[in-house]
This record gives sequence, C-alpha cells and structure tokens, in this order.
Amino acid sequence: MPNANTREFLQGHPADVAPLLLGWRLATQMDGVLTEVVIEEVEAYASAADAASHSHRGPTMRNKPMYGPPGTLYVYLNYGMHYLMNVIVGLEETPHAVLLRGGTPLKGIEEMQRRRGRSDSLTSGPGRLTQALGVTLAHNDTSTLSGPVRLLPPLAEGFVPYLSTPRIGISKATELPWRFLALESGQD
DNA sequence: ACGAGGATGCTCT
DNA sequence: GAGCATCCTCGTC
Repeated sequence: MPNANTREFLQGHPADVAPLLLGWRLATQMDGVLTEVVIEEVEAYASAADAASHSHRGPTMRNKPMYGPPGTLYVYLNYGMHYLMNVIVGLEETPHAVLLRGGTPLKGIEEMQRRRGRSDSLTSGPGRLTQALGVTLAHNDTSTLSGPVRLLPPLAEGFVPYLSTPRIGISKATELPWRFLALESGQD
C-alpha cells in the first residue's frame, strides 16, 4: 500500500507541503501514452482564509474537488483558454490546494511537443504544464494516488533546495510568499 | 530581454 | 457584467 504513505505525506498545511512536492513527479497515461515530469514550481492556496483561493467564499460547483481527500486533482479552465491543475492537500473537507506551475520533462517529450504544438517551452507555466501532460477537465476530481494522473515520489532521496516568492497572477493576498521554485530547475 | 495587447469563455455576484 | 491562479505574438530596445 505505497500510496498510504503519499496520502499521509500530503496531509499538512499547503504552505508546508507545497515545497516538499518539489522533486516529486507527475505522470499521466492517456490511451497508453505515457508522459512524466519532475515538479519544480508550485504555489500554495490555503483554504477559506486565503483571499486568493477559489475556496475563499466557500464551496461552489467549480471548487467541489477542493473538499475531497488529499491527493484529489482539481482542474479548472482559466481565462477561458487554459486548464490549470492543483493537487488537494491537508485533511478531507479542508480545501487546501497546491497549484502545479512548472517542471522538467522526463518521459514522453515527443508527445508533449505534439500536444503543445512546439518544441520548446513545454512545461514552464501552469497552463503549459497541464497541456503538455494532456490533463483536461476529464481528469478533474480524480485521485493522483490511483488515477490516470499520478503523483510519484522523487527519484532521488534528499532535500530539494528552493526559493519562495509571492504568488503570480493574483490580485488578492499578494504578500504571502507561497510560490516555491526549485533551485537548479531545468524547466522547459 | 522585455513589455503591451489581445484571445476567449466560464464562474459567481 | 466583472474578473479572472495564462499564453502567445509582435513591437521596441
């Protein structure tokens, strides 16, 4: 039951869990096609107390997956064009999320290039990352512990050094340093 | 390298 | 009707 460990790992506050996810991998398998990245940039969104979080004003139709168990995938359409994805963390019913913002391609790079329609800038940015991995609303509210979009532990043991900065592209709670970026990242 | 502007549609008030 | 957890292209330096 290796996923029991991952589930436990995700149960803390998002500002604590988010940097620990740096170095973890996200793998997708769609119609037998495998793609995988190393996660290198994330942001924490903390429940209703966080004015920038989709859960700030309580449960809605859109944010329902945020209230699921840790490991739940929350996908939504942003600016009418791009899908963005979060891994839900913390305890069930507590709408904590970690936005996946960037990484380095590890497997299925040709498939990522095909999905992106270009050969560079494959996985740097939340919309690009989601597109490169083929994640859509079809995967919303699935579990990253057992579904087609899977969170996998780091390949190497050890602490991943990181930098924290304010979050990007928001207009509320801009002072919180809840964007976490792996140093020595090879983001594309 | 960097900044401006446009694309585009859903969600919640 | 306002406001987006963005990305791309094209201008200028």
